[in-house]
Amino acid sequence: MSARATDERSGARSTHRAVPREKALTRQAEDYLKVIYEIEQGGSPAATTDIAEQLGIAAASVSGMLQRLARLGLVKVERYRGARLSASGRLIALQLIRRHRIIESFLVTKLGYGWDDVHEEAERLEHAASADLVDRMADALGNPTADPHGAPIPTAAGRVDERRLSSIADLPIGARARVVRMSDRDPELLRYLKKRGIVPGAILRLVEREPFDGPISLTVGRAKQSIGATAAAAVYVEKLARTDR
Amino acid sequence: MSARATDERSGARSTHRAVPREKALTRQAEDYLKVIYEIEQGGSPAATTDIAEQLGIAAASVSGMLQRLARLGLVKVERYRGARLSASGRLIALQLIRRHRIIESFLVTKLGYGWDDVHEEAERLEHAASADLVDRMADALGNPTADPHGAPIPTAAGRVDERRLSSIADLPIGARARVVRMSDRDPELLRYLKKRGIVPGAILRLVEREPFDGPISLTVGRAKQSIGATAAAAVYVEKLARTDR
DNA sequence: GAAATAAGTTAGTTCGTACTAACTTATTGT
DNA sequence: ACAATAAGTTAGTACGAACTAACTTATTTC
Repeated sequence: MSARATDERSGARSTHRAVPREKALTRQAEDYLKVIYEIEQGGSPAATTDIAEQLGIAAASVSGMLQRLARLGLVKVERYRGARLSASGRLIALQLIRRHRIIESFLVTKLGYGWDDVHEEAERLEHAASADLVDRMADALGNPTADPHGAPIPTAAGRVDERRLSSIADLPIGARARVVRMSDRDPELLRYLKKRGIVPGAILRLVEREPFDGPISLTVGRAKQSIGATAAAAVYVEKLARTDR
Repeated sequence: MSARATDERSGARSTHRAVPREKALTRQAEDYLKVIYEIEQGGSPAATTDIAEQLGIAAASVSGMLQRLARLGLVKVERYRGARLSASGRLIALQLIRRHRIIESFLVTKLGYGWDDVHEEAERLEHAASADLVDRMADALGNPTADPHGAPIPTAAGRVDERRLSSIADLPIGARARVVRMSDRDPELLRYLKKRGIVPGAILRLVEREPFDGPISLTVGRAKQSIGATAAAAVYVEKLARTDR
């Protein structure tokens, strides 16, 4: 394959590297692995269309890339049936997620970024930051176990809490719950929720739910709120017994 | 051109951006601009071979890319005669250099990186960091005007001290000089020089120079040193009058 | 000033990553 | 059970960015 030039993190032009590293992936390939991981967390293999939608590209492009990733041993593809990560693909995905979440934490804690506004920046930096840098950031933060949105940070070895949480949308009426984490995707939505007191750690009770994805009423502290189904689906909670704290 | 996928910093998949930004360049294109800028600092247009050598690629590849950059209005190419940056190309190059130097400073000051070991990391991050992030880093550092190697940091608007410095290699015998900056390229070389007390701010006197690129003898403080021509060429100094401090 | 050498360019190829259009396989609703 | 629809794949194309080989233009040297 020789030293052709799409190798990014390997630093082809920087001098004196004894060990050549095991061939860096492109940014795109990394992104595929990450979204496949995320989709797989839902329980089933990642469908072509779902991957395409997450990445904002055409389904046909995904078919092509999946073959390449399969050739590299990073995913297993069953034709017409979706992809799942191999062990090595999974490790890479988790390392990326680790990077992403540590970078987000660092930006918020050390550089004054808003909680709701770091996703995009981290999305780019995660592909450029070395493992060493990420470890240093983690150290500077005291090795946190969750990012500012409450998402767990995988270890360098790829261990992570994969417990499935239910979202507000799934909560039965009357239930009390603690907000554990929320999706970091949409800054607008995060700002909206924050303004309503819905942040990791908040305790809320579900009061009522209108049918047909209608508004959901809940109390946060002693304030009453009513939010839409889409917003509710982005908030993950842990159910509390009536007696809890 | 539609939303094809080589746009990096524009964040095609992240939502809610009102102003679409003026079309991000690829990493490679940015690197070309930076290298051209650096070569041009030597006084003449950047020759194809020089660019190729700096980037570690074949000269033929450079010919191709120069045409693309010319088409984008970032360089002016005279056939068989080299390239120079246009005003807009220059601005981009300077913004990259600004990023690079601020990132290096940040890594050293805030994350405990060695002075001699940040180049490679910065080289990758400079393409991923947003202007906002870089400004925040600069603020956190108190808006420094030089990076850890003594290189001046351009302003966001692209102003920078372009004064040409002489290197130790050009110094006349007997001259006293203060080290202003040194090339950040080679960590090994930097470590070597640091161990000998040759760092930005150090005062030295040139004692003797052997011909044919032979060793150069100098005093640093009261220690005597003898270094090779290559090492000497990486150290830039400011001549001092005998009376200066 | 012509021959030798160095520098630069063009042509043709490859690979990654996207695209659209056309086709095939699965799933679903009656 | 089978037609309609949805999901997925292949084929063909484009572009960026690299490569080698062959050729052209500049520069140097005798």
